[in-house]
Amino acid sequence: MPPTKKSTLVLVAERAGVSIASVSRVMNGLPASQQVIERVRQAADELGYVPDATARSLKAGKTDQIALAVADVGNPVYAGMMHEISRVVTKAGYRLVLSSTGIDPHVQIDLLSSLNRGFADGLILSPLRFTEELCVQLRASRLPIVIIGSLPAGIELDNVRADSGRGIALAVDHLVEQGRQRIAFINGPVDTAPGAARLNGYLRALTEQGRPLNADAQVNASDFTYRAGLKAANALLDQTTPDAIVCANDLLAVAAMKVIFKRGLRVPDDIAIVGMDDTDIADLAQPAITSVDLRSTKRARMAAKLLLRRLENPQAPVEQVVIEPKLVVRASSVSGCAEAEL
Amino acid sequence: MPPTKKSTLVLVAERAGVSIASVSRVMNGLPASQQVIERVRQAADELGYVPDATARSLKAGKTDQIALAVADVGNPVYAGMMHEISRVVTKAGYRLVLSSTGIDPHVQIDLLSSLNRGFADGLILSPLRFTEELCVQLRASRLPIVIIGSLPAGIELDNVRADSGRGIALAVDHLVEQGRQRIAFINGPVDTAPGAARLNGYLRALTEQGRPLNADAQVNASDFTYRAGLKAANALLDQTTPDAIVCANDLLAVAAMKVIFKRGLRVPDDIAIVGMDDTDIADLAQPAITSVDLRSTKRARMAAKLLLRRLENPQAPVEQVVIEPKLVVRASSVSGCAEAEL
DNA sequence: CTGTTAGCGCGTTCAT
DNA sequence: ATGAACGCGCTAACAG
Repeated sequence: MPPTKKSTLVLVAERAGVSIASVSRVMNGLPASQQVIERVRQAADELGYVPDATARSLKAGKTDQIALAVADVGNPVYAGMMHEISRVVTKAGYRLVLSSTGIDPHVQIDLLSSLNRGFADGLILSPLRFTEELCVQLRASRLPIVIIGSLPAGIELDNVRADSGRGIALAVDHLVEQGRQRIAFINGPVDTAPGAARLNGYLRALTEQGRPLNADAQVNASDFTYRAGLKAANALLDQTTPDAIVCANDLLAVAAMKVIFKRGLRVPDDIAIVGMDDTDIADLAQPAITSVDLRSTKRARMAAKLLLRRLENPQAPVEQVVIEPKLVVRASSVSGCAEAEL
Repeated sequence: MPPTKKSTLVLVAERAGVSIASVSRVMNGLPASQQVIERVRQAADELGYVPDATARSLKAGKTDQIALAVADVGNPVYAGMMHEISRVVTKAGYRLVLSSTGIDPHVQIDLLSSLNRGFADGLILSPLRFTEELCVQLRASRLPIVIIGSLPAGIELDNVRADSGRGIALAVDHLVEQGRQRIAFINGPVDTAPGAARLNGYLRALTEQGRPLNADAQVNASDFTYRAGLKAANALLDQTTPDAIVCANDLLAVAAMKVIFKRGLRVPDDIAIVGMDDTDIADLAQPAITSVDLRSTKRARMAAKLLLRRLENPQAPVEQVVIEPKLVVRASSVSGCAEAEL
């Protein structure tokens, strides 16, 4: 169905009876005589001419594209961050190129060498695992990179992260205040950056509260997903009987709640639940789930702004931002409140 | 932190003591003598050379990028589709460029003219509303476009859509079978393509069942989101007392359920709920929500494949696929089943 | 098998 | 104010 062939600067110039330079000027709003402007505009309209983005990129040395790589587009947290980043960079005149990297670090390494081929002007990356090879590639990149999440020592990149260990502590302290005695923990894979940080936070918080560390009270889901959460929760409840469960994210939390109901137990009466990320899921759930707000949209926005800043000024000093988590209390962790909520 | 400046074919050629053509050939695996291969490889390694994507695109006349435009990245349905499309096109060697267009059709029009500037080789578009101007632009595009969703008459583009009107009918019929008498309907904006189709399906299904059409039993959320759903559900229950509610998507359904609980009513005993899209949300909810599966990932996959097909063969005949919906029954619509589920 | 050359479409000096 | 010519980095066609 293509109405006409693609037209170029040369064709417009011929039709308007001027030089290609004049056409270029008119298209870019540079000074020209009224007469030339009109003839060019008309010729361009008639031919349906639009400047070619690729040629312009080659000339300008920039693509006006920003790459975003996240582990799992299906996770509401990442979806929300993507939305926010898309908003910010679009407003600044950039397009967003998406990579769903999954868990495999090798995909991210490929992405980094692609980036050096210059398909985008910069990258926002949120890696789950840092392999040695990934770190090498990160250091070797010539293009601006902003990391969302913790950064291993020795890597000097702009980055913005939440103190998720502290977030877990907020959850544990809250549950202790609520009089809960046996506070269990459903984590994701512990060999990931967030998994490690959250485990650390759990152990430290329990210790600071003077509580014993019970190995039976901890399980690791194979993944930060709902399905993995169902298995993990079943495993946990098979081996112990907690009166509270802290979960490493909202997906795991809602899975835990589901399993609890299936076993004829009640939330929060028998078991209190706290999730993490404060996504819509936590609010949608019945009862609504108390969750640690890791400020994902704020982190996303700051990451985008950090990248835009460095794009403008590549020499800017490295900036590392830590965002403080905040506990959002809902019915799933407060006895006597669930009914009121209903 | 950039270790060295960016290097080009010329630099590598100088260092290896060969011509740029030879370097190009080696990089592309074309025949060359063993000696040249080695020298080029070494020089390239030492300089950290990687071919420039933009220059290659200009030469090849293609960007290896596919654009995807959806209304709302925050909606789990779209997130899932995005995931699937990303999977398919990545495997075919394309990158995915994301546009979150929101509701405003003008953003999509801008996108189409951008597309004609050639920043991507093709586009997958899922528009909510078709304005006249959008249709004009769609027809005028030189690049392949695949539409997800219904298409207005007179537009000949590859497209794949679900029969959502039929989906609503499945829901209504199911509720009638369950003995429900007053089947209400929470729709999204009725001036959108999906909103119109679903309203149509609701009215027809009720008529075919010989039920009266009651204006009080229908409300339109201002948006297909959870928050809009809360308002709509409250409005509905303020003006009538249904014993079943069909919702235009899962977000609206879970919102309705939340409101029902807040009012001290039970699901499904007092009011049965059916959602649409069969996202994880439906399964996560408590009780789990019966939902019409519109095969979103299948639609996404087919859309991606249609686009890839046309990219390979621009002359291929236009293909329009309609996917049949399927009802997934869960606890929210079957009396006496909710407890069993618990 | 290898080097030279001509564009891909555009922005941008230089002259005029 | 305008036009001619060059180069961004790469690939492909043509010589040799």
